Amino acid sequence: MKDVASRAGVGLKTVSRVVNGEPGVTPDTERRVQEAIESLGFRRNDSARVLRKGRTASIGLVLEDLADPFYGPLNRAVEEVARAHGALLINGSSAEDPEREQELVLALCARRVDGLIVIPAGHDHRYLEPEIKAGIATVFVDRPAGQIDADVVLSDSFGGARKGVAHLIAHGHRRIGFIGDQPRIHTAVERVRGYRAAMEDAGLVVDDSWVSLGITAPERVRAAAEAMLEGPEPVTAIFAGNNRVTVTAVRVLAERERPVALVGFDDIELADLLGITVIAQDAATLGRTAAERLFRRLDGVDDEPALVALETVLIPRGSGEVPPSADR
Amino acid sequence: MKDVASRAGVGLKTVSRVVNGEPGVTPDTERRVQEAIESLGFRRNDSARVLRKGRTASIGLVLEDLADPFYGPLNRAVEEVARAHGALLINGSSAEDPEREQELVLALCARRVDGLIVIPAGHDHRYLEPEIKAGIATVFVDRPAGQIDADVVLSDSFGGARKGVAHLIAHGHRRIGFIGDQPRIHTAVERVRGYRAAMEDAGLVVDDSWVSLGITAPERVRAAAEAMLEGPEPVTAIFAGNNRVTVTAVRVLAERERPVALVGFDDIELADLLGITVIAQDAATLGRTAAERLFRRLDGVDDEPALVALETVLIPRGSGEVPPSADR
DNA sequence: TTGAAAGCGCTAACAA
DNA sequence: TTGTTAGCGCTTTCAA
Repeated sequence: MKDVASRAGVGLKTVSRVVNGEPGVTPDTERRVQEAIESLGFRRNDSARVLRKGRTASIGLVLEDLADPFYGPLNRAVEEVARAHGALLINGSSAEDPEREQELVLALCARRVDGLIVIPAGHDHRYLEPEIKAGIATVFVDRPAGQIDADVVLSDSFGGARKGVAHLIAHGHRRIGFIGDQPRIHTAVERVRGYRAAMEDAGLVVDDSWVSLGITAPERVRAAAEAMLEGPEPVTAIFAGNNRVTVTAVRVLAERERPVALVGFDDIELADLLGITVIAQDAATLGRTAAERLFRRLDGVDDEPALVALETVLIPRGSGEVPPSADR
Repeated sequence: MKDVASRAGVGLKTVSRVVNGEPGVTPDTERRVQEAIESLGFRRNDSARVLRKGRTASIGLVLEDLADPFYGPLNRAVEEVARAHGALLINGSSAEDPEREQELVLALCARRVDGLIVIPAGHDHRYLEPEIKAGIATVFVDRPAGQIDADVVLSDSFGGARKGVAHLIAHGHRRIGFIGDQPRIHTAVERVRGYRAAMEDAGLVVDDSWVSLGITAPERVRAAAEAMLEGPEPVTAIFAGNNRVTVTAVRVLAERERPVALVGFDDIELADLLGITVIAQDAATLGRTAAERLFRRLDGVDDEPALVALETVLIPRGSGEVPPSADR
């Protein structure tokens, strides 16, 4: 910028004005500056600008796994809102590891992102308190924050699961299995809770062998599904706790002769063709809502942190409407 | 940092040393500084650090659409490599718009990212020349750079499509349709080329009505598919140019009585259950390779820009092995 | 081992 | 309309 100034024979501030489109520069001077900029190939260094202005015009998004198709639309929605506010998006995966989450979040704070959207892996976010106090707006998505008071945007997992299981019950099922994610994950717990509530609503007693929580790796889910489909009292329907589980469950059920009903949490691409009944949550709206909340805070709105729970939708496509198999 | 220094009763530089784990500080002094850091809740401001050091420890990734499941694994792979090198990832979607691509890329350059990975939307990247000269390493992925000499990592679209179409021909098809993305997209062109090559290899003449290029919105793809399935000489097989096309093609074919063979470029989740034969490219390897190349350059390796083309794999699952329907 | 001073590239505040 | 000066928070250089 200094070079541009001397080349154009003007002061530093004049160049700054031109670069930032500020008023108070004669067209003639502006032209000279522009020429100098062109010929020197000058581009403003935003790092310096950031240092001076205090705002980085960037926000951080920490999610579980950038490769998980569920988070794609969420990610994109956040990006669009950020873009509309002139901000860039820095993002990373926690890989469901609380330590990695914290490491990433603190790295983003050190970069002085203006705001943070976090899909929490851990349950204790007190480490964020000083950062929030220092002005980094933070919104949690998909799962609540741990031990701190902050904005949260999520889907109604409890209600969704309850609705899905009730649907299976309405179609005659009495022995229904639940396969979900690890119990340290909030949504997993909420969904089992919804499952149990629906069973209880119908006066059904849940057998422990019908419930399986754990990592969503295909092998684990497969083993869990097969276990509850064997034995003297096999389940006639399965409720899959998330998209990863559903995918594997569909594979397992496809190999079997006896028809087993299935309802999955989260919609999946091509689920319509496979006739998979799902409880769909709107990941894009989740992301958009969170990002909008974040920018509202950045614009100075300072109301109490709130929890927003979005409704889920039951989409019947066949697999959830299969009656209990007669044999056995 | 200044505050920490005065609180600990030491000089600025000593604090800097402690924060960065540099040697030359007595354990006692270090402890005092640490205490001051704790009690003040100090966190280094990386913006200032960046300004001074010249490196931002961040790279930019510009892709087409963060929500497209094809790019998820690519994105994640790039992130992992970046993480291994201590860098953060800033990313954004070009939405297949060359202007938006440029805007985004230049914004990233203004932030002085150390390097850039770009899935190009446009065909002219000369605007990047000054940036590259200024030291921002750049690698293009999935499609080649336009008008400039740069590293490129992509899949062998031509070979993949040729292989897929040859597979259909080997199963007896003679009238094969091709539905692909817009002709301004490099991979789309390469894949038609592969299609034509395979047809020519087999001595088959392509009817113009069998080839359809355009946006991959479901309505457009549906119309194209239906058009080539009607008429006096309908196709007996379709080669789908990418994952978006495949998804819609599968839906269209599912509604029809007459069996039509299908091979799609790109693998899709659940394609195995639907029995969709695909030409799979490895998006994660694409991303990893590109990122590794990028960091190699950042480490000072300065060999000639090269083009890396990864092989694709044909995965037969049924839809591509359907013989031509006898009727008509 | 420690620290003072200079400066990274920019913008805010104030002068001219 | 234009320019000068100070300083954002850190690291580098060099001296103590």
